[in-house]
Amino acid sequence: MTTSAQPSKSDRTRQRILRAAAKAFRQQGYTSSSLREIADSAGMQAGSLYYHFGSKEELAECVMDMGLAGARAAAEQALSAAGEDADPLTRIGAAFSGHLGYLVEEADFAVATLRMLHQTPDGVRTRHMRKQRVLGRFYGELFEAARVAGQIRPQFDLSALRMLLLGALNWTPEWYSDAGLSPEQLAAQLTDMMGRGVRPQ
Amino acid sequence: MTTSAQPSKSDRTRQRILRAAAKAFRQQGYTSSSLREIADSAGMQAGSLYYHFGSKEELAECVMDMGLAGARAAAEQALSAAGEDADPLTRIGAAFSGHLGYLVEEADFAVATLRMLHQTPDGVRTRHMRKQRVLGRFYGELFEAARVAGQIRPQFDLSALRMLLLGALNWTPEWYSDAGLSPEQLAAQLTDMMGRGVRPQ
DNA sequence: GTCTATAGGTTGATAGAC
DNA sequence: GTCTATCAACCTATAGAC
Repeated sequence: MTTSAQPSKSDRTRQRILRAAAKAFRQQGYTSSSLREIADSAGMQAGSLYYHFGSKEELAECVMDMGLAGARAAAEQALSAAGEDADPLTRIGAAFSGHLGYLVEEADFAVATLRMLHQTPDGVRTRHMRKQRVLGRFYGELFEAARVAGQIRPQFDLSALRMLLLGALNWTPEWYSDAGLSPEQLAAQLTDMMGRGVRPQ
Repeated sequence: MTTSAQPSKSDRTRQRILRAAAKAFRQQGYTSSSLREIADSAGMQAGSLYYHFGSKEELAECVMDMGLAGARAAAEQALSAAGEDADPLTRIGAAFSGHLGYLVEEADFAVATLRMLHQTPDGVRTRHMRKQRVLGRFYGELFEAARVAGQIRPQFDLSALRMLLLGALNWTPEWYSDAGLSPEQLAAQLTDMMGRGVRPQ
């Protein structure tokens, strides 16, 4: 029964390797991180990694899959917590808040995923960009719903607007530090600016 | 007379190397780009690079200096073109527009600079982050002026607001392609959202 | 200024013992 | 499952000819 609730020892070792890899990839990127270093951080020798992963490339792709899936899951969970009855802009704000929470709290996976994209081999990169489109469509539908509901003025290019805001989100790890606002507060600032603008009235 | 208007042959070769390096660094990052490849793209052998630059690290730092200086110059130039009499939010929009124009038109230098930061050796990185603060202060003063003029509601965290918007800007190279809006149109979308928000009225 | 040749080091990956 | 040992490839940087 591989569907047992108990994770095997191999499963747990695999997770330990993935965490070590995410940490290294986040700090130094894909190419600068050596398997020796990742193995050491996971408490083993470099050669032993190959029992769990076929190649460095495959290990990186697993980290990126987890980072992307985690961000998406966080956004979807926050969205459903907001409820179907909330108005579309509020729902976008909720998704942003969940998304940003993941970016900050699971920064190793989330940031490694964002930073590795342009260093990984072609196959990994193109596959990952294809997977990213699922998240893109998720947000695309939220923005479309807001536009249909009349909450977004028609002069906005919906796709550009979405990417500008996701850019603001994805860039936060570059400057965010615990000393300031919480992820929720930060997401609230972004959502408030998006909806009403910074001007008074 | 090294201050002559004529650039020497050495100067022009140097520029050719820098362009080749910026292109490679943008596409593959710092670590994945080899000096052989950069030299080849500049029409010379790897060893010959060392006549012009002391090390790979130094070459990267030059590219990053140019990318940062270019972005700053573009923002400052657009700001002064807007004039001192323009209202503060309009001035911010003008700076964004110039900044974004540089990101798109000199993408090799601008994007290489953004992407290399977390791959370069410690010395290069810390020095570059110090240089970045000049641009941070530049925008910080523009936002402060807008706040003082009452154009930004007091509930906004000025620093977070600035970084969110600069994040939206810095992320554009990840998705921008010529098929859509011009840099000016895109900056206008961002500025309009910042000022009035997306909601009608 | 640019070339060739190469030193010296690190890397991803494999093979086989345990 | 993990270790040790090692290979082949690649890298940055240097030295010396031209």
